Amino acid sequence: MDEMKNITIYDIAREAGVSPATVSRILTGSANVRTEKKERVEELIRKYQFKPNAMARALTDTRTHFIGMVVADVSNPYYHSLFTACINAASRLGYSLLLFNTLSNSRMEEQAVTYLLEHRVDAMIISGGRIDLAQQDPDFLRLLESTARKTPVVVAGRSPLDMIPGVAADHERSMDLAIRHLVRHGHRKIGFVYTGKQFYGTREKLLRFEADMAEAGLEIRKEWLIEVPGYDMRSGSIGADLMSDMKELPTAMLGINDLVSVGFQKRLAEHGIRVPEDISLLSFDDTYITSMTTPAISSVDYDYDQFADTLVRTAINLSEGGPAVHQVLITPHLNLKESCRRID
Amino acid sequence: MDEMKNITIYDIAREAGVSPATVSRILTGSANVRTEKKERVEELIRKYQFKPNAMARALTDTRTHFIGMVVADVSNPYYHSLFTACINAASRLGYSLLLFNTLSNSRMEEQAVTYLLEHRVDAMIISGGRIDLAQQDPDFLRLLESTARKTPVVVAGRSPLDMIPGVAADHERSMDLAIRHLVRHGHRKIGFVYTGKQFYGTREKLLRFEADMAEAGLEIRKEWLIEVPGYDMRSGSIGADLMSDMKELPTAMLGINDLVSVGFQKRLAEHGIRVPEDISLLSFDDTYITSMTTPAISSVDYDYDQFADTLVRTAINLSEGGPAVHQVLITPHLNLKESCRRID
DNA sequence: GATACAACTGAAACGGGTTTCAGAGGGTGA
DNA sequence: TCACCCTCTGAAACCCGTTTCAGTTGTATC
Repeated sequence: MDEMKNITIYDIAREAGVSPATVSRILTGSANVRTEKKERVEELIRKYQFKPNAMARALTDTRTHFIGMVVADVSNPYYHSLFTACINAASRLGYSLLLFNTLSNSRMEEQAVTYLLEHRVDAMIISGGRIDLAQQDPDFLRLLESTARKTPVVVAGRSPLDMIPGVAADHERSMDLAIRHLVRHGHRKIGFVYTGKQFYGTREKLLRFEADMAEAGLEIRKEWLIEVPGYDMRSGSIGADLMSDMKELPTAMLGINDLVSVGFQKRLAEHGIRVPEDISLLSFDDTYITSMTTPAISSVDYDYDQFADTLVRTAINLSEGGPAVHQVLITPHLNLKESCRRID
Repeated sequence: MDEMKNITIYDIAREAGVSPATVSRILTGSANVRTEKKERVEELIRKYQFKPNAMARALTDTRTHFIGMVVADVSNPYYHSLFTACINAASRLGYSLLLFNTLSNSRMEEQAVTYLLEHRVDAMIISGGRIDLAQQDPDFLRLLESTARKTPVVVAGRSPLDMIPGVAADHERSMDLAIRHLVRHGHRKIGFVYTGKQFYGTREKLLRFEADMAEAGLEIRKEWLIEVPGYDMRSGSIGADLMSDMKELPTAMLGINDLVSVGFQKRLAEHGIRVPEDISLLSFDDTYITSMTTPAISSVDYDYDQFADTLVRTAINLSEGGPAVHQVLITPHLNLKESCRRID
């Protein structure tokens, strides 16, 4: 079907009666070429729809203009929002993203990193999976460290190593925003559905939750601190089931992330508990799914475009030998929708 | 920070006292090498964590093991489900996906295709954007045709050209499933929120809707055929607003896709129209967002894993010179949830 | 010990670009 | 007219692997 072999600058050069070097100069614009020859060559390029082989280019350039991205779960709305924004940011800057899905599996994490190193990506962005663990896995640290020695690595999250920059959501300010909002709107009975403390983000939010509650002079009711197994909708349902048995409900609940909050709210409805009439709900991450529910869920937002832009720029800077900032925090904003109400 | 230059097979060869060819043979396993030398080389590979340069490899291999994918909108749940499944399918088969987001912009479509050709992807998958138009844009056809002459192209959707295979959802059977289900459950007053007929999928569904309704002996009420501007949630809201003014409601509505259905249902609720008590709702595409609403929306599902697998396999087959199937249709399934009820 | 093979191995070419280096041609000022 | 400089240009080297081709070495057979 397509048996014609790929044409090369040599073919163009021969037909135009110039040297391959001249064709290359025209392609890259790296030096002046007499207009007459230039036009002859450009004509041929158009005629054959010649496209220079990017692999061959990458061989000499030392830059591939690839950025690798390793993500725990591409189908999760949080990562989806993040890498979607990264694709756009990279594309604006003339880079393309090589995306890997590890499903939080260590073997796949290693495979992805190996693949990216082999492809000489200019830098890589790693998010989720073992990065998020509060207790760092030494094997993983070794992998990160040896990778970073070859290729710049940026972590989307808290960086576990001095040599690696991290760009993370500011969990503490997020919690401050959430609690302050609820307190200002009259809430004094506040609960929290969260996942296991093995996750760094959860641990940080939980500690701050306790601090903020204390500062506001509010009591924390053990019963309203609900630990669920994961970051998914099902975990939210589990939380709601526990809640339905309680004698007294809090007036407001926090959900550790949007998927949990959505599952939580949906199951609450099935138990006849209405949001926000019976209970206000405030979530974290503000992915697009929060505007799909009824009521839409108020959530703490991280401005994914800015988040991604910071990630990608940090990665590119580093790959150009620029200075490394150790940890950047993304400022959160409260995106109020319909799931919180004022208590009188 | 990382000033050590990349090591190559030449470095390894020198230190091991063998030729680069031998190192290459060990790397690829393409020929036997005396055990003693092999061990010496492998030891050095481990010591330096040597990773062969994939770009250099691709230069001789003629295969890059890249598949390009051009998508209209990566943040849309439909494309998200599709390319997520493609990433996984490609990864299982030893390929990686180069993903491009065109935002349905023709210039970006062309840029993406150019980029992919330059990178000598083994094949590319194109979905959304101008592909979906019923009235094909001749410029786009030319682009497709000249691309396909160089690199195998598979269309996720209806193929507009004989030379290009397409893998598409079977819109007609989807509509059959939907109508049959509603009719069996006693519905006789059925409406449809859909987007402009310039889109192929919409046109196909609409024609089949009319045929199916006629076959079931049901009358189509003009008022209940609601044309909205796009495939997004806002369009769904617009549809619901129109509906709220009607004297008589249908007992069931179809939504052209999940985003429209979600927006539709959400706004209906704001108008005090309940799903499924007042009106049943059935959607198309069955992306994950349909299980996030209350009630969860029943939707016609395309089994994205199978869809993606077919796409990726077709692409790879083609790139290996395999035979081309012109058009494959993906069989739909009805995924019943909570948004439809029986009418007595 | 000679012969026939099989198993290994290295030199060199190749893939498709970019870049360096040196030379050629043209223009300028003295 | 000569010296000098600037602009173009091609040959060749390079990037880093793979593959072909032509040995070389080792082993089994007679």
